[in-house]
Amino acid sequence: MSHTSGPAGPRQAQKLRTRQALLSASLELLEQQSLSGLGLRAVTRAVGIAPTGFYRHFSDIPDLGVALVEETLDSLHGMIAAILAETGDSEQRIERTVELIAHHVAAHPAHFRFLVRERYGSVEPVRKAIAAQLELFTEEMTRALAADEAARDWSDEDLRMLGGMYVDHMVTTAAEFLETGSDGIERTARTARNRLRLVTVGGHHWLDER
Amino acid sequence: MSHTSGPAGPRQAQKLRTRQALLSASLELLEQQSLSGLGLRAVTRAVGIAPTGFYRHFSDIPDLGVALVEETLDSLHGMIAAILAETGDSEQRIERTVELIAHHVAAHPAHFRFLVRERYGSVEPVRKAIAAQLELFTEEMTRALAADEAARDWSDEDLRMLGGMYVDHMVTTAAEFLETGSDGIERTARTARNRLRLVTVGGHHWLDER
DNA sequence: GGAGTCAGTGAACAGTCGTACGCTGAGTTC
DNA sequence: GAACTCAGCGTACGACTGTTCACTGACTCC
Repeated sequence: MSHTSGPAGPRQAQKLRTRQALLSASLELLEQQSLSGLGLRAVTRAVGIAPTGFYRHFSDIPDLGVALVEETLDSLHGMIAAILAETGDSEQRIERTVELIAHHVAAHPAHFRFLVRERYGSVEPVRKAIAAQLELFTEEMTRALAADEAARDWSDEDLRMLGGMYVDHMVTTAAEFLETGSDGIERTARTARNRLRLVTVGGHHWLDER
Repeated sequence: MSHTSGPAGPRQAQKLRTRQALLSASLELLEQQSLSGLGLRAVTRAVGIAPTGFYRHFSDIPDLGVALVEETLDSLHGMIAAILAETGDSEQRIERTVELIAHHVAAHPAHFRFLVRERYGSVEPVRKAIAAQLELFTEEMTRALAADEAARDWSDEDLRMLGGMYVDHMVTTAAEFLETGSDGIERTARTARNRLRLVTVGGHHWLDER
């Protein structure tokens, strides 16, 4: 008994394989250009099908872009879950968080490059899709914060602000890992940890100075 | 006695005017697309000169992009200077800072859109130019912090980290102002102020928890 | 005032692009 | 096993791209 899928004969299987090939070829091409500059022909050429075959899977390049967002943020979601699952004092969690970001970025550089580049890119549907997904992450992060320790007396708005800062920081740090070559990773990581520490310290004394 | 300029007859004047027209027409076009998708022909068409005339001013679209960065970050530099010139307690400065950002973004939306979009865009020379300019701002900000009040015992590295956070926060806030319609401005501003407050509070207790 | 400079012109080039259309042939359904 | 579906193909089209080249004519310099 399959889950959401219907018939799924070899027919559908082959179609899905081609679709996946289109997505990953696009992702590869997007390491060197932005979505708005990506041509439908370039994608099909990379996969080895005729240009018109593209339309069997997507109506548009923006449409493919939105599909890429979903794929990409699946992997990001895994990262968030891993980070939230961390335990220990805040110093340990900060250390592990930055490690996890570095690891995920190194494992899926194309995903993160795409995310960072298109977050403020010129393709509206993709921007919207990314914003929506990051919004979900912020909520998830915020819920985790609310359940946590010392944040009992925080207002909902302040909690959300803090959650947003963590998510933003994550994306920023990912972008920095992408831009620094293999040397400088440690410097970038140290800065990222310090930023997290600063925010954490600020959080500890947030209610003192209200 | 003119400053850096040489002859500057009506000849040069007209050339400069055309160059300026190319830059501002590009900036306008770039509100709806990214630099990598901007065509040389589209730019010249918008200005009303022949496509080939473009080469009298720039060798490339990336080349024009770098020129745009300089123009754009001149205006940003004005904003930074205004922010650093603010006096008063930290709460007043936070309020004024966010006001200044909102005001500058509203006054030069195309400049900021370009900056935010191309910061992680696909045109390398432009990315590099933006990174270099933001680096300068970080240094400026860091120097101002070092001269200030309670940061006597901070290490250089920590000061730089803090300066970087302020610059990053500025860019992020600008991006958010750009994306929220005219309603929601106040909500965005409030969040931006709270983030600044959190960082400030963190800074106040930074040395306590070392 | 004559020689030289050079911002902008206009036609032509080889490519690339997205998309419309009809087709094929393997997989599906009864 | 006959009727049907549909992923992928091939051709063709018009529109648009960046860049070349020789050109003009107003300005600059001596």
